[in-house]
Amino acid sequence: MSLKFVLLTLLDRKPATGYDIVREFDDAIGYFWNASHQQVYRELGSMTDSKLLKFKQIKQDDKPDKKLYSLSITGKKALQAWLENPVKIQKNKNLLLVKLLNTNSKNVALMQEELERNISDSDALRNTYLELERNYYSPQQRRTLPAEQVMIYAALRKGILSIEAHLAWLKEVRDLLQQSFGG
Amino acid sequence: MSLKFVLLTLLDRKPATGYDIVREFDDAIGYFWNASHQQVYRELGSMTDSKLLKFKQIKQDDKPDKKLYSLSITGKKALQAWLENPVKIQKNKNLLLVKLLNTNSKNVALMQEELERNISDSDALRNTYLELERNYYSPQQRRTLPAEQVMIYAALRKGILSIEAHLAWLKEVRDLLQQSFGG
DNA sequence: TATCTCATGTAAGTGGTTACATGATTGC
DNA sequence: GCAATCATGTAACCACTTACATGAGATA
Repeated sequence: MSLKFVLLTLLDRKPATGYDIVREFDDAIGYFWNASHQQVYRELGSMTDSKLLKFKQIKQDDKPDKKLYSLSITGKKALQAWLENPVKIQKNKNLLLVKLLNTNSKNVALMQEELERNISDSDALRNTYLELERNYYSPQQRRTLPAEQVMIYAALRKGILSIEAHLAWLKEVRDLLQQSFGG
Repeated sequence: MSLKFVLLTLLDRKPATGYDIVREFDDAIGYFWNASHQQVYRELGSMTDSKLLKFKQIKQDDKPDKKLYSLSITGKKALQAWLENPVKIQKNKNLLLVKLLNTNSKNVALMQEELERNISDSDALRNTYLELERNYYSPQQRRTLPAEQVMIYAALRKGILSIEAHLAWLKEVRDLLQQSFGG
């Protein structure tokens, strides 16, 4: 149900092929949404069946044919209707926390390892995001950012703030473990 | 796949009925996991079929019969094996951001409304969490917290840090909108 | 000769939501 | 009399993942 609106949003901004969209998931917007190519192609198919999308078959000499999708009138209306509806707050399920709930005096070491791994992974991701920000959204670049790009920057900021909060939490948990079970 | 390990974790801590678990999702651990009663009962059934769980049928005079579930030996092994495997970093999909990507000069007002609604909802949730922390995890209470309760507190901290990061982001977005589209 | 990019799909299985369904007891 | 609590489930549908599958051209 959600992917449908993601695709409507992306295709409303710019017509694209399934392949293009998958690539966007892999890089540009991957830090707040992603979907496998299988899911994307299937969804594009079913949205076309239900008249939300149309496509042009484009022949290419050097590369395989492709289908360039865009919104139909029905699709535009569906998107507009969705925009006018409030979104619900989402709960994020946290498997790491489930794992940590199993902590006891016998397996603390295991949990501490897991925590350290998560801390360094998260830190690496944080650095990746911060580098993107430095490279593409310096204060100067931001001043001349076209309006339709602003929310792409907002997406990156969401990634940064989330990962930093996560990292801070991981470190708190490390301290809690230390205090309760010793190190 | 995830719910399975949540149930193993909860039932390893303490045998319970489907009903008990649903109630836990509604209150105690609802800020980091939840599942509908339908899902819980179905999963308990299929985990019993695959020998991860066993149950005792308990007759009650005043109330309906109930099934008290607990881990089988196989279940304990499955949980242990899972604990020894690293968890993957999870991406959180963000529908609000998808919506905001649709911002243009014609619908800024709509988006600003949505943002304000999210800000006040998030702020309310934040206050709920902070009150829980004040009531159940004051510094004194925390000093005498039994080890098996520590991660329950960690769960609450995760809720607090996440909602605060989200709130900070919402306010950043409000400013970005203001700067790019005027208010 | 092997891997990468472009480009599209099917099939099977698992995970999750929404709607429908029952029935006794307790409290207002 | 009505709603809430206790207690369990089925059925249909939608969302998502993993594995399987093809095939041409470009690059190393």
